[in-house]
Amino acid sequence: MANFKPSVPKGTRDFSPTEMVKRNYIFDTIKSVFKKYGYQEIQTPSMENLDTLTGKYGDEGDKLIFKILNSGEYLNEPKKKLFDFGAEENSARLVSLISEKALRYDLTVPFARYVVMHQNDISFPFKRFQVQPVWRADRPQKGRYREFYQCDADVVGSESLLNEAEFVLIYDEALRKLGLTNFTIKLNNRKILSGIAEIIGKPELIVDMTVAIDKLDKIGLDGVIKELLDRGFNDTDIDKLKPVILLEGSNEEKLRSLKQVLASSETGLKGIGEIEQIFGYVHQLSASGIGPSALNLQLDITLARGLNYYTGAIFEVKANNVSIGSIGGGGRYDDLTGMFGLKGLTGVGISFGADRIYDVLEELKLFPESTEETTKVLITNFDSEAEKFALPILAQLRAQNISAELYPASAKLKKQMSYADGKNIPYVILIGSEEIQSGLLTLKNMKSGDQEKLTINSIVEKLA
RNA sequence: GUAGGUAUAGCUCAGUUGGUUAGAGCACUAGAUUGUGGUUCUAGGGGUCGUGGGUUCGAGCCCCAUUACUUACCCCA
Repeated sequence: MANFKPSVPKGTRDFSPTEMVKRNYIFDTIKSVFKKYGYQEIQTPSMENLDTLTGKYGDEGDKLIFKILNSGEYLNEPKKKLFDFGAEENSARLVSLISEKALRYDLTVPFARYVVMHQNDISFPFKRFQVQPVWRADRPQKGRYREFYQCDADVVGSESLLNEAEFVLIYDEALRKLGLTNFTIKLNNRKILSGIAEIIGKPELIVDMTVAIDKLDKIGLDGVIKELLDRGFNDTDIDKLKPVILLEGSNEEKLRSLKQVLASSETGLKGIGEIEQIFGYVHQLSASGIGPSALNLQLDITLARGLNYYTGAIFEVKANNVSIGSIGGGGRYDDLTGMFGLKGLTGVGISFGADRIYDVLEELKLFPESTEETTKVLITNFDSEAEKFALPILAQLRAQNISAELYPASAKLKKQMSYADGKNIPYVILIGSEEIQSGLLTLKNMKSGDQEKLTINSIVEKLA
């Protein structure tokens, strides 16, 4: 055991006090905006039944679900017989025998499960937010963790595109409150993507099409074309796709040319109509003075996102000039609860990736300095007599809601001062025999170094 | 799953063509300072050089294997 080196599983982190202050600043900011728009908080368990999660995220996603091993002895009779299967059977069969629970992979699917279970207690439309960790058995890399926090807001039971528009404003407001200004909110619509696949005559390849064109800014046009060819498109298809992929200009210009391209696709036109309506709402909400004057909202036809349950609007937020992936995403899903037996309920939601936002704010040095949350005053401890004298003072300070602590041992003063300094405590009260006699305590301002002799009451007054 | 990189003190990292006793900064402890932190100076503790093999008179350094971490791809927040 001597050489045992403690560590945490890869992709997970400890959060120390200074980090927690910053993290809570992010969580609190986002939560306050959610509340302002009428969302109420819920929490769901860290683990879900495995079959609640499987099949919701596609084949790739299913592989990334952390499974929890069942308790108990598998190899006792009669269970042992269940394991008597040949090598030709895959490990999926084994998983079903030894695992029936898993850590949540995102907050949307557990929310859908929640809505179905509590449908009789919920009045629709139901607007909820949720800030909790999720887990993915991914290979960690920069900006990618195996345990990370999502901050989700979703509405179920409302078809109105006002919700979509408000999400744009929520993104904008929350990120600006956090000091971030250089970001882009990208908007697309699954119906437009379907329309494009329809026009080409290969609606069945929509997923392949979206996966390929989603990579435009990463691998460039040539890369996308190569990937499209690999995925079953031919040169004629690509000639039709090219002008759509390379669409440029303002949002209005893009919409105008898309309308022409998609003129014969009912679905596609519907998607365009939805985008226009969202833009209209956003415009009205912003123009009335409560919104930001310049929203970084951009129609991006290449935006696809992997989750296959989206049916309408698709969101993604990117921080510019930072080498970190998207810091948020979301969209409209018409039938998520259908998988749990509740049909015809539509939902739309967004998510903030808190850990990535943290990395972005850190990289751009956007954390405010004054986010310290520490003890306000430390009382030094000379000896048992001084300690006795200090205890009621300590109580009095705390009664006034001043966070205070007494050094718990009569250590050297130097040590006690270093402690206060290391913990960034702004004030120190020194109590020695002189102070006990006179009743005037020495209050030291650690920043300026100034000291003054004050009564207990005036100290309390000064620090309150 | 695929491809790179890294592994030396608690932390961040030096370490020359392979050569005697393993280096720095930070942090920690003590002293300079018997009632005063940050800056400074001095001293001290702290190492099986990831692990296992190999080459060599000699390996922190070269070779092979292995494990962990990390970056990129796939995918994603």
